[in-house]
Amino acid sequence: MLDLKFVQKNLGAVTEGLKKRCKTEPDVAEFARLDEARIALIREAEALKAERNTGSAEVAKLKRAGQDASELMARMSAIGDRVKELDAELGVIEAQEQDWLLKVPNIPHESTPDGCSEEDNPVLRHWGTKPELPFAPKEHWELGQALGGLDFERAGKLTGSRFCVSFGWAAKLERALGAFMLDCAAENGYTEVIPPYIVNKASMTGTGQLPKFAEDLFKIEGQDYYLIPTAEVPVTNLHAGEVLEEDQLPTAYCALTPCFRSEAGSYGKDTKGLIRQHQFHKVELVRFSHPEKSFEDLELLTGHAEMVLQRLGLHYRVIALCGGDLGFSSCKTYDIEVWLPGQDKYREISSCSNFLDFQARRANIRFKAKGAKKSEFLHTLNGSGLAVGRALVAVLENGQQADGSIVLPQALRPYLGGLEKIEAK
RNA sequence: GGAGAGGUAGCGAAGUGGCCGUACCGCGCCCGACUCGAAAUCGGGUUACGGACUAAUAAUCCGUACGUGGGUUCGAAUCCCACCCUCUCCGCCA
Repeated sequence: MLDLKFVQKNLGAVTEGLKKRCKTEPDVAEFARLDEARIALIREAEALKAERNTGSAEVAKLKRAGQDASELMARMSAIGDRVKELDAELGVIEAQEQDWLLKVPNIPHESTPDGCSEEDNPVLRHWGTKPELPFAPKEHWELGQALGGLDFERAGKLTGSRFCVSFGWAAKLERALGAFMLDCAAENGYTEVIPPYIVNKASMTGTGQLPKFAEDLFKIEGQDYYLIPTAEVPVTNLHAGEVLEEDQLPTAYCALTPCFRSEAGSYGKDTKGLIRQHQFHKVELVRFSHPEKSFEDLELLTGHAEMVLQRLGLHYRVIALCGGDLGFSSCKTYDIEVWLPGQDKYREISSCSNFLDFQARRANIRFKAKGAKKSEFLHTLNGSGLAVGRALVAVLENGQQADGSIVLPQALRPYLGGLEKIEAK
């Protein structure tokens, strides 16, 4: 959420800044109208409340002195009625203004490139080289099904489309990937947490999924509970409403959780395989940073995500998201895309973002600088480190051999009892 | 699910219609005194948000907040209603 005071004083700059997103711009005139109305109501109501407070004190005095206060009480009662009306009006206006603020995205950072679609995302760097396979590479679902590890049909029977059952080596490989990624994160100073996979509306609002993107979430029927679409939600909200000490920054957490996404609006996209599922595992890295250090921290965080792919020996590239492709809460995002020979494409496997104080303001996460009188909002960042399901896809497609077997990355073998290769039985 | 107890400042905890959010008391923290320095001791200070006035996120004045949301009242931490959370016991359960 943008700072109300900032929006108040910089309507033009807000409009200008949001143009970079190439989306419908928010109606700042509407905001100005609501804000003026709100302040006018506050002034009127507060003047009356002050009058009522002194009047009520007067009543107490009169009563103690044994004098009649009925006339004053009647007058105060009338003021009370008017205050009630004004407060009700104020409540409506405030809710509208709050709703306006909650639905306006973060302003892209100046270093976020211009552009309106993913075509415009500049490639910043590559790591490794595309593997040259001396045969026609297969897609991961062919490999996975042929080796008896991935079963999409049975998942369809159990639940529906966009789910998968992993058997044997596939289940083990997924577990190995998760454990490996958590160990990498620990090495980089992240504290591992296991948060709830179900959160309430306040948490979803804190990180920005609500109120605008309810249709992307699975909601528990009849309750104020939602399945998390990413560990970002529970982990960022760990410190909601708290004031951290300056020397606690940066605080860094990692979490391996299932993620649940309705994928509304992506009909027909990636309908086969593990790329786009309603449920998948992901290791998420979350950082609570000092405002002066958050851009530095974004580079650090992105490096931590890259390290995982480097150790797995998987070729990837890093791109910067342009304004039009940027997520709602982010001001700057790097995507890491891993090379998939079967698909003959780079596919997103991590997304690393700096949210500045956008989430911190929503979730009320602050820190107090040494010697400072007031606390201030800190900056939150997060990035996948990495998406486990997609990493499994990458391991399969990059490790495939002409005979359909899969050679495993060295780094993963200790997690699989030394196993070097997945072969058909 | 049933019964009971409780939610007040960073922590513990008092207050049960106006003198209590200008919140008893204790701890912690900050400043000062004492000391070569420290501990102990003594003195002072220490909630947040909003409005007005401002160059000011300074001072001052005003308003709001005692789990959350309503209600009663001239006036609510205090009385009433609903909900949430924590703890204890019972039931059920991995």
